[in-house]
Amino acid sequence: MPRWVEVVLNVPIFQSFTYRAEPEKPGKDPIDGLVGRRVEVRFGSRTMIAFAVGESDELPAGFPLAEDAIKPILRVVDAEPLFDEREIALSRWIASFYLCAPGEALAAMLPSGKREADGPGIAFDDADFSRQELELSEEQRAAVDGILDPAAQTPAYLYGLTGTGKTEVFLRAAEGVLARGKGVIYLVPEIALTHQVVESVVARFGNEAAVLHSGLTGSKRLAEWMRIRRGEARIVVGARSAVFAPLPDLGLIIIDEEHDPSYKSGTTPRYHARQVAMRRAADAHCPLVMGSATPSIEAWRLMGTGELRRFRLTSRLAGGVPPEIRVIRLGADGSALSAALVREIREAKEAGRQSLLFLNRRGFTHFYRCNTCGFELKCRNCSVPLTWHRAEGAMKCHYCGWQVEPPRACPECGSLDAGYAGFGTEFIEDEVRRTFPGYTVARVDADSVSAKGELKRTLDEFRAGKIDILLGTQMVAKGLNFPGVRLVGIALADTGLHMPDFRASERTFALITQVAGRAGRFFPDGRVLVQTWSPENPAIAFAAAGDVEGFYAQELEQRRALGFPPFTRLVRLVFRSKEAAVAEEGAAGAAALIAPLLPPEADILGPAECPLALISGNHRFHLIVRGPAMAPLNRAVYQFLSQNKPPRALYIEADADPVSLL
DNA sequence: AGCACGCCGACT
DNA sequence: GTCGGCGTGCTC
Repeated sequence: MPRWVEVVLNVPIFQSFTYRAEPEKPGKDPIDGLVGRRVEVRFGSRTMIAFAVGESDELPAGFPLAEDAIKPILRVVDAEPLFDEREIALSRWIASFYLCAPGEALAAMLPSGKREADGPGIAFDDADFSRQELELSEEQRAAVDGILDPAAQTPAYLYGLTGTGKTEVFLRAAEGVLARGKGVIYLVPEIALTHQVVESVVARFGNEAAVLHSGLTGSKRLAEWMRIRRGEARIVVGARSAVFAPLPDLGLIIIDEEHDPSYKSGTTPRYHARQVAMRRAADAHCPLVMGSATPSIEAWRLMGTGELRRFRLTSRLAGGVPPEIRVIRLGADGSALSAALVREIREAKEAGRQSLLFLNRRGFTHFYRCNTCGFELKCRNCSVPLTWHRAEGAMKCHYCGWQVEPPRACPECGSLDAGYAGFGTEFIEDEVRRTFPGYTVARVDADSVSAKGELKRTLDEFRAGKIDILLGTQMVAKGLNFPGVRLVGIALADTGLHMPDFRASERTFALITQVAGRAGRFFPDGRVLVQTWSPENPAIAFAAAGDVEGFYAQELEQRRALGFPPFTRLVRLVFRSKEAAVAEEGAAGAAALIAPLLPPEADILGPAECPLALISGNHRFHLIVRGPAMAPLNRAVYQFLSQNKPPRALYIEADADPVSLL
């Protein structure tokens, strides 16, 4: 009698498939115990690796195929299972919550799968970072006890500015859990800061620690995975996907820098590590602790309602006070450097110290604009503003790479008062060099990161004091521990504010607060200077005043008024097509089909053109499905997605709890 | 997602 | 005449 094996594949098909497990040798029993292992199968016209998720002697009632139409398993790939039943159940939950196919969810849990696009990694060595076990403060001790409190029903949140000792609390809690023989997952954001924490964990726990790098090769990662699975490594440090680490007896999950957007996956399945962590912790009945100086607004709200237990850390261990943040209103003269900033950089240099200047993200900053009629030069394929790239002498699209020479005069009104306005890394670099002849100036951003050795050399030189002014994007912000720095400047705090994204304010506030907090930690006499066109903007004003609670109070009020998270949950559906009408009609049709599946409290925003209405020649429209609770929303959308195949030439992408609405 | 099958334009 | 464009339909 054959044995039927239920299998899922890493393809966007919302169903499983059934294969035949034949005996290894004729006459012997069919292979058993395949669940959780990978198998090779013939799927359509190609040979693929699939995940076995179930097996039985009987086909399910109503199975659509005759037995002899069922193809055989060609080969069993793994000697032992990669997943247990609990992990397979987690993958099913991810598929239903994040609206993807079951095989896509399972593939995302396995580190050897196609690796996710990673930001540039920077290795910050960290001479100043303490590896000693420190005496805990009263607050820290209370936090450790609270995190591990066996009676607690809800996750803990460690809220405190940089330098108040969160890492030590996390490590102590981890020690407690390891001592009881259980395992720990320690999540860190994708970049920079990772290094410090990784080093302290490895220093403290040695062989018991496993690090899930983005740099590891597929087979190396799989080897680490099996080491964790066998219980040889009981504390796992890593970015987002480490939340799936297969610890046999999970005792604690730690999420450092909880607010960091890199915890949300940008590719299918678009899971949020925080959400998955909450699910795993609840399944395993184990504690979960998150921490940040600038909690996500979702987390802040849950602390308010008591669904997260807040532990505050207030005393700065290294002494010192948070630095004063000076806000400078940029004038209309178009200069990127205010007089105040120039003065501060001079004074730092005269005191034998260094300056660090931040530019926010690339793009949206140095675009082509006509100062007479307001015309903006945008990509002909994508609707994003083109970005000035000095190296190529061209205006370039950040999405599709299309480029064009900047017109001398405004193409719209002919005015000569037009050109790349705003400022980006290269523009600032020019102005800084002109303003400070004789100073050593270096730049670190995504463009210069391609040469990894050069990046490390630049940072080493900066640390050694050989560079007076370092220009960088926020990827340097987290490793902000250069001893010689006195001035930290944010060149243009508004950059992110005018993006069509309801989280823009929250992000800007977090950036300024994080930069200032770190500056204060490492340089007690440091200066923080924020340049902006709109100092009265709440995100900037509250950050400058150091008024964290004030900011959250007003931001929550905004969100409540607009019906946005955390007061509602969202599912975003993006419809893309070469034809704008196909995308728009697809969205409208979907809205009509989804609406009746929703409870009365829920609604659908749109169809509307996405803020990035055109990407690589595809027109994009979206729907925002909104309601007070997530379950009815993704149930309705899942039903829609699995029962309606999109018409030809139309592609649909779903995103539950979207972090960006561009 | 792939990949094959299928039905219409410009090439040796 | 056929090589090949990518629309559409299926995968146990």
